[in-house]
Order: sequence, then structure tokens, then C-alpha cells
Amino acid sequence: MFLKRRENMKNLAVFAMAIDEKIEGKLDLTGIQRLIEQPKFEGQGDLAFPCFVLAKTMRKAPSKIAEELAPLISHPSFEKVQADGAYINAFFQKKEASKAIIEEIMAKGSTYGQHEFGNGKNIVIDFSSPNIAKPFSMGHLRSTVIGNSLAKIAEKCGYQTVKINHLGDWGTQFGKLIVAYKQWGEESAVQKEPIKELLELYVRFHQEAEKNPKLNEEARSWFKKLEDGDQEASRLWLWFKEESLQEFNKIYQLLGVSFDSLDGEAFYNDKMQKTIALLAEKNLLSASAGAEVVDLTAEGMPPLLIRKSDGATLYATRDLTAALYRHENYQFARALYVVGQEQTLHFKQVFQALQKMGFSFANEMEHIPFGFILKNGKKMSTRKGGLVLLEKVLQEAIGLAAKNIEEKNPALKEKQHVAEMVGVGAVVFHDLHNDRMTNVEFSLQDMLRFEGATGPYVQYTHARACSILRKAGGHHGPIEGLYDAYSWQVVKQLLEFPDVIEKSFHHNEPSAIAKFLIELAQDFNKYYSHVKILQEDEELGTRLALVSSTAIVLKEGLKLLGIGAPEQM
RNA sequence: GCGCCCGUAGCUCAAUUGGAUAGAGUACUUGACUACGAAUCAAGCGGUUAGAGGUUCGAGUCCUCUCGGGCGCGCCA
Repeated sequence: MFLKRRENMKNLAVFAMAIDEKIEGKLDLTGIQRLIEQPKFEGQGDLAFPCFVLAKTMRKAPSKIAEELAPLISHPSFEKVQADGAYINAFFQKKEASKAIIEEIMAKGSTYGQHEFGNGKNIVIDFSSPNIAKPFSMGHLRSTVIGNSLAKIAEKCGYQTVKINHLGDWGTQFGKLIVAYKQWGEESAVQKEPIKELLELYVRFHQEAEKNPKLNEEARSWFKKLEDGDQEASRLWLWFKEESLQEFNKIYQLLGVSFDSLDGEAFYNDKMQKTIALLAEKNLLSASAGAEVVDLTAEGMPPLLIRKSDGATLYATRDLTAALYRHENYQFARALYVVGQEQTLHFKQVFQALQKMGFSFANEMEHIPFGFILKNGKKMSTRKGGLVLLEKVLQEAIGLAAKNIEEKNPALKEKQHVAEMVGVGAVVFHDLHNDRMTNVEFSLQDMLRFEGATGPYVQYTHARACSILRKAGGHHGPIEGLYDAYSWQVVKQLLEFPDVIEKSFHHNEPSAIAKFLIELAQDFNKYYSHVKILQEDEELGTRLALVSSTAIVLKEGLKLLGIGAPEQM
């Protein structure tokens, strides 16, 4: 559990000490702090201490203990402290606490929630990693948006990030592709719609190869030529890669994702011999059925294949090499791999192999798996049918957003730009708001939803807040405290932001931020509909500061998810 | 066969990581725009947390078993 910060932190410590004083060492201070929680329901205050653990040592019923202790605790920070069943509930002095938190956000602006614990450290994040000549799948979308968000969260925690797109730009499929292109391909068709055409060639190859197995041999031999640096093969490979990258870049641009390195699999071709030599030197290589492997039976895992019986290298060889290369070049404090859960075993093996090689930095490497995107309960396959192109989905979402704008706000400037933010925001938010590991059923309908717990809902809330601030015309008065129930809910939520960021970083869970934003937007919308904000009275300045604070946090939170926050939509 | 993940409202998902009364969204029914943006708000409906045992003050959460689904398990990545 993460301890609450600032006002919460202070009040939590006060609360804990007050309890400690009254229970005569039945429990130590840190034990008390760990037990203190946030009440679940309204009317139960802001902090709660469950008395169950004291029941044994004090030989009394928990509710009796709460009843006896509650009246003994008092402090200027608390409005009241009262027993409720087995709990002691503490209520903050709302006016004082809300004043402090609003002032803090106003002072810090977009840096509110910034942490320092990552300062001076590098974190390498491997994500997206699409395969060249194949469509950008929904699985790659997940990797892309999760990785992108984790990078932004890490930066918010002080880290320097290195974002790596480990392109799938090598492997036997290129032999197949070259054969297919030479047989049936056309240059102009590939230029026109590279991914579509290359995929069709790839699919056709597999169909034809079933009837004509000789094609597979040809493919192998063309891949061998590619590996040996054959001019024609290399030229085609480079061409396929560049055409594919151009397509991918359209998507990255829409998503607002950028990378520090595009070093993919091919990049490590000339570096793997060194890795193999190193493994041999450390006596970790053993022969097995003609192949060379790192034996991991002692670790309870199947062996890691390093070299095929024909001498060719494998995925694992490349990942080991990449790990060594990255450690040497980026001096990472942590390295994350945002890759589907089907590769969990693979990464366990790779990290274990690094351990056996004596590299303790393997402890700082972590595989960040995520759930599948299912179609009818099964993993979506690029193989046949049911293929949904991400770009189509994004365009559809943008079109729908544009239609909404036309209906609701036809006078809006920069309509296209805003439609992109909203449409893409809907798709990205939909992907991030569930727990990382949850398998989600693919639903275009859900992705294109702009109401309820969605990205556009959060964006809309932000736009509303901005609208009020515009109408207020920069008016600002003194910040006092607020104590009505609606504003207090907003304040309490704002107070959580720094902790949510820290938690989402440690759990590698962007969804924690997405859920936080939904709650904040809900709290704010309730406030908005029950309180007349632009009313000339002595609290106007404070209310506007609260609206401003909310806008700041909504915008910053969306940014951490890789989503834009238009001021009007 | 072995290993990992999962099963919560009709549907999509939460649940402060073992705590109070299992909550949101959606769908459906109904109310609110001559108050700051109705992409909103308010109200209603909806549950034997797959099932059975166990651990303890306390279990959706931990352990065992059963059923059901998914994903891996040496020359793909």
C-alpha cells in the first residue's frame, strides 16, 4: 500500500499518532499507519482505522474498542472523529484541507503530481514492435498505447525514457515474401497500398505452398541469400521495410507516438555472434538434437534455443543480444518489454539466461504482458478473415467525432484537429481503461462510444471546465476553503492524483490513471450540475480555482495516457 | 499430459491488493436544457461473485478440488 501524500499524509500521521497514544503499545506506529484506509462510503469520513486486530490483545470486541477510543482522539486537523462499528472514522477539517490542496495545484500547475524518485535514471521501454509487411494489428495497438503511456508515466516520475520500437524486420517470412513478390507481385500495387498488397502476397504464398511445397525451399534459399547480403534480396527487403514504415508512421502520427530508436531485429544480425561466443565462454551452451541451447532444467523451464541445427539464430538469440546492447548503450535502471502474454515463458527464459551469464541487471528487466483482444472469445488471428485494420478503426472514430462536432458545435474552429483528438482519444482510452491483463472482446461499437466511461467523456468534462474559465474572463479572487459535499468530493479526488501516478508506475498500469480520470470527471460533473459556479459572491475565486485545478489534472492525466485535451469540442 | 491466466448485474468491466452495505458504464424505464456546453445530470430496474469445501474476527480476493474458457510448452516471433 502506498502512503497518502501531503494533506492526507500529514493527517494520516496525525491520526496514527493519536491512536498510538491511546492503545499503549498494542501495535507499533507503522503497523497502525498500514492499517489506516480510506472509507468506502460517503458519510464514513476521510480516514478509517479498523480495530479488529486489537480485539485479541485488548480482549474486547472491535466495536467496543472503537467506541472507547474515538472520543479520545481530537486534533485541529479533524472536524470530528467517531466510531462506526469496528471502525474509527476521522473527518478532515474540509475548509483547511481544500484550501491547501487547491493552492498547491494552482501553484504547481501541470507539474502537480510530478515525482522525483526516477530522477537521473534511465528506463528503456520496448513496445509496439509491429512486423514489417504485416498489418498493424489490434495486439500491436495495445502494446503501442500501453508502452506509450508507461513512458509518459515514467517521465512524470522523473525518469529519462528510451522508447524502442523493436521492429519485426527479419526472419524467414522475408524469404517467402520475396518469392511471392517475384512470382505474382507488382511494383505499383505495392507502392499504392503496401501493407495490403504485401499481406495478400504473404497469404497467397501460404495457399500455394500447400499445393507446391517446393516454394518453401525457395523461400528458405531466398532468406539465406538475404542473410548473405545478396543485392536483389537486400534491395527488396529494404523496400518492403520502408513502405511498411511509411504506413506505420501514419498510425503513429495519429496516436501521437514517437520513438527514440527503431532498431529492430535486423539491427542485431551482426551482433549475435558475440553473444553466442559469450555464452560458449561461460559454458552455458549445450548441444541438443543438433541445436544449441541454454539448459534451464535446474530452473524448471524448457531450454532456450540459441542456434538452430542449420546454424541460424533465433528470436531468443536476438533478445539476449538486444538486452546486452541496450544495457551497454543506455545504462538502464529498468527495462520494460510491453509484449503480449503469450510470450511470458520466452521472457522468463531470456531473463534467466542473462542471470546465468552473471548479469544482475536482469533483475531490473520486466516483461509487461497484456490481455488479448478476442473475437468471439478467441484470440484474433491475422491469418484469415475477421481482420480489422487499425487505421480503418481510427478513421471511423475520427469521422464519427467530426459528425458529433457538426451537430453539437458547428462553429468550432480547427474541427478536423479536434475530431482527431476525440476519435483517437476514444479508441486509446477504450484500450487503456481496463486492467492490463484483462482479455477484451473486440467491439467496434464499444470503441466508438463517446458516452459514459469513455475518453470523450473526460475530454468533454475538461472542455466544459475550460468553457467556464473562459466565461469568467480570468477573474480570480482569494482562495478560501470549500466545504460543501460536492466540491469536497472533487477536492479529495484531486488530492489522489500524485498517488495514482506512483501506483500506476509501480504496477505498470495505465488503467489506474484512466479509472482515476473517470471518477474525477464524474465528481466534477456532479459538482457542475449542482453548484452554480459563476455566481458573484465571496467564494467565486475559490470555485474558479477548483475548476481550474480540475482542468489541469484532467489534461495532465489524459496526457499521461497519450490523449489530447481540446479546450473546445 | 505439464505450466501460466481467467470466470462478478443481460452486456463491457471495477472493487483501496484480506476489511464496512460487491460498485460504475451500457442496455431498458422515467425526470431535468429561459443556470456556467444535455458527449451532461438525477431516479428506478438489475447479484447465491461458476460450484463445493477449507484458512480467520472477516474471503469476490488466500489454499484444495470440480466444472467451464483462454494462452503457452526446441529449431516461428
